[in-house]
Amino acid sequence: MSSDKRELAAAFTPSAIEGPLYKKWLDAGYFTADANSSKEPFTIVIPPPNVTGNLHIGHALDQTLQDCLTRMKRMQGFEALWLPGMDHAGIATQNVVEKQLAQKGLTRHDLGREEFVKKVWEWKAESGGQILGQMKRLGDSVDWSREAFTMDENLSQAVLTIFKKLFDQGLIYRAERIINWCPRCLTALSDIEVEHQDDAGEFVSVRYGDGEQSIVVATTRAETMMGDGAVAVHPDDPRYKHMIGTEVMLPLVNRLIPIIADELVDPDFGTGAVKVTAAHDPNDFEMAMRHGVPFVVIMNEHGVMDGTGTEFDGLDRFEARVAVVAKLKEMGRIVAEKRPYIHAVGHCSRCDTTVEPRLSKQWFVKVETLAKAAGDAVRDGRVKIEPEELAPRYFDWVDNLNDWCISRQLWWGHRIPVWYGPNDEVVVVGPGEKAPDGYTQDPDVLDTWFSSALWPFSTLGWPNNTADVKKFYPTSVLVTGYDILFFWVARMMMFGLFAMDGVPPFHTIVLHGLVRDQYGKKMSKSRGNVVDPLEFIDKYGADALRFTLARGSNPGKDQALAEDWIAGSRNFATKLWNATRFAMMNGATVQGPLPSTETLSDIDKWVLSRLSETTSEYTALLERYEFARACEVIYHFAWDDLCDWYLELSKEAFASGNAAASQRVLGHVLDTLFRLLHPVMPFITEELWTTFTGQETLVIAQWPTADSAHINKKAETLVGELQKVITEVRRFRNDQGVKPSQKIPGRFIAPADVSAYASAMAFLLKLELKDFTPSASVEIGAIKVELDLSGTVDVVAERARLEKDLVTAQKDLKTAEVKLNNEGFMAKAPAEVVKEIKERLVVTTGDIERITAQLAALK
RNA sequence: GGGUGGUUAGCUCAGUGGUAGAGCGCCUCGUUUACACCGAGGAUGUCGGGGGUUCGAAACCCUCACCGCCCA
Repeated sequence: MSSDKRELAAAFTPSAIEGPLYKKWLDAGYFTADANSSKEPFTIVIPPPNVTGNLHIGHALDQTLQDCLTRMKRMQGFEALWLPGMDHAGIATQNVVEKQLAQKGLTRHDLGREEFVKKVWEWKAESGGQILGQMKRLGDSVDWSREAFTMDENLSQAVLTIFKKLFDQGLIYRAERIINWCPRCLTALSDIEVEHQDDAGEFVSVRYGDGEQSIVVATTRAETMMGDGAVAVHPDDPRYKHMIGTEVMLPLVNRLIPIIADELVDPDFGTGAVKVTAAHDPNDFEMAMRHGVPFVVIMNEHGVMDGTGTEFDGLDRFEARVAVVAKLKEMGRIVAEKRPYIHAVGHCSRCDTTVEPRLSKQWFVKVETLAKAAGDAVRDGRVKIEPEELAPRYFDWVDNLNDWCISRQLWWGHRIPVWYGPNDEVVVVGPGEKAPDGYTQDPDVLDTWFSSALWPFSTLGWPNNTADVKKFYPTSVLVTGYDILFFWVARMMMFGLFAMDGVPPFHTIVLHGLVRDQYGKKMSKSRGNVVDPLEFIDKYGADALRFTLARGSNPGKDQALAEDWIAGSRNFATKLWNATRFAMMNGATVQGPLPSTETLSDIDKWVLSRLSETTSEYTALLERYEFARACEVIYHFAWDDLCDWYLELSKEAFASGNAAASQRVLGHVLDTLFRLLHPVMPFITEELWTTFTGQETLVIAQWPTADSAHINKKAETLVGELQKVITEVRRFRNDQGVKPSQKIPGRFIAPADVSAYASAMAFLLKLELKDFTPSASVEIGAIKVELDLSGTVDVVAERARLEKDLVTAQKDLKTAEVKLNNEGFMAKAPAEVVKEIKERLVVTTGDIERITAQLAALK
């Protein structure tokens, strides 16, 4: 313990303290969790940013919230582990490296698989993971000793282990299906990697067949008609019933195709007859399976027409559409056209290319039982979703899930551990196993989200039964944006429950919203409204950015962000800095015990009471993940209660040199405030606290608990009175045009408990307490403040003020009277409400009398 | 098409039955022994429209309009 305090610089410069403090924390190892500790664990695994990524404002929000929780729990005495790491981000990363190759005129095929993957690793070592350094700027208290990467050796073992386990239980299978195919990335995509957009297309009605034996089908994809295997109608459609079972001639390729009946056809859509292109549409695929319709492939992997034996071969699918329609028009087969026709079209979430449904042999996870378990864990309360309003969205998804296509035709990722024998034998090779001689491995890799789904335990060392797994699994809280609820959260639930014998990967899922621009618009490069968190950190400090983001984070809700808001948070930091300087100048201290309550002034009692209330309210809000409200509470305590009132009301006492108790109280308040604020604003609180107390660090200091003995409603009421008196007199001075610095004679005619603080009030109000002849007065309820304006009162201003007050009071009186004269109200309203209204009636009646008398006296 | 969230001060948003709030912005005054990144004072709302429930509705119910998101 040291009572020698260092000095605080006159101005707060975030950049001067942040780097050194973070280094100090790392050197001290405060963030390194101990698996052998006897403390109760608190675990968060970071949503791993893409290795290609930079810290964007969404990460800053996500990580601020996680750091808040981690730091609070650490101070509360938990063995806190916040585990950092990165995701290998299959397609995204491969695209980055391919782009670099393209600049040299090369493709990955020029290098070959092995060389290419080596190149990606090199890139990863050089420029991947910039975000890790950026996380340090933000102040993240992550345990760097446990940093993980989804392609790490151990995490890859986890992938092999779970793949084999799923396969052995029949939950992974290979099948030929219609999958989402990106003709640019040349890979399969899962359903959620497809984004639906409303595109302007065309809707054309084409006559198949001739004369009696003809039928008109409506389609948005005329170019695929060469792959048609049938025409389908609804079985009960009277228009077509007679044609079911017959055949029509398919134009362009002159092939006879059957007319089939299927419930899936909506008779009200288009002409009620649809073409069935089994190899190029998922719905058509389903119907084709039911009716034995042949699969006719007419496009290659690039989305180029191929194998139709027509003039259209070699045309891109979109060129082909135009050409086919033109040709049909020429043939007189276009019955109707609608253009533009706005409809939902799938796009690759990575490159925005229009997705092509493609018949292809891929690996799938059979999700039914896994998804059921994932849903049940939330349904039966083992896992909570915060805010719970978002739970239905989760159920909706896990309860209606299609099998998950997990193979990707990429080179960067976990290679599928399946080997094929010479006679198409299939062997899954688990960890430490070897494929038989002569077998070849499947060339594909797994969907990135396959390994991400293992993150909460693969990062802890699973499948080995490590001390970390034992200590830190299941994790406590998962904090992430609602936008990856499906991509990631649901899959971690499925795999976690499966791999960990039914133990879900986390207790609570905390979902936050997206950061938007100051007008609430989505940030995007094309809009040009993207902001860079690092610029803000440079300009305003990490604490200011963090506080702004936390303060804007209402559960599950998006937040708007403007530079002005961050400047406001910086101002708050500066305010704390200056208040601490002031406190130190005036002898605030943490030395010795807090004086007993009886010896304290009402002002001291009041601030301790407010501190106690704030402590419990703030802690409870943070524990409920109500970051915005928590920040609001602490902000107003610090700025309003502490700076605007307590420090001001104490100035006179400090100036008088007789304030030992207040010095200790103020020291306690600051000490507590810094502890409370530390999770949100770690840098400035650390700097202020260590300087002020002379102690080593806040990071592992104890979290404050509210002292209920400090709650003092009497002191709160009294200080409330003082505040009212001060505000009213200030207003009077202002209305009367008295300069703020001008001292005027004044005196308080008030009950003893208020009069006791006459000198404190006089100090603030620039009143001289001396004998004088009053020329004006201000009345606040039963309290009267007499003043000498040494001249005439500005009667016009004063009348205006009083008349305005009178109108307000009369309005309030009327409201109260109406209520009290209402029989229904008197009969049914709760007694306490009636009592309150009655009191209001008395008060407003008194106010009106007082104001009326003052107005009369002004004449 | 099916869900779902929203509509409150100029802007961004809190507020789940008892006299409408915050931050920023705006107006006036101010070099008062922390802070002009500040202080003091002030202005600003038929709480989207309509109907209902209730003694009492921004809040609960119905309905309409508009905006957004998710899924197909």
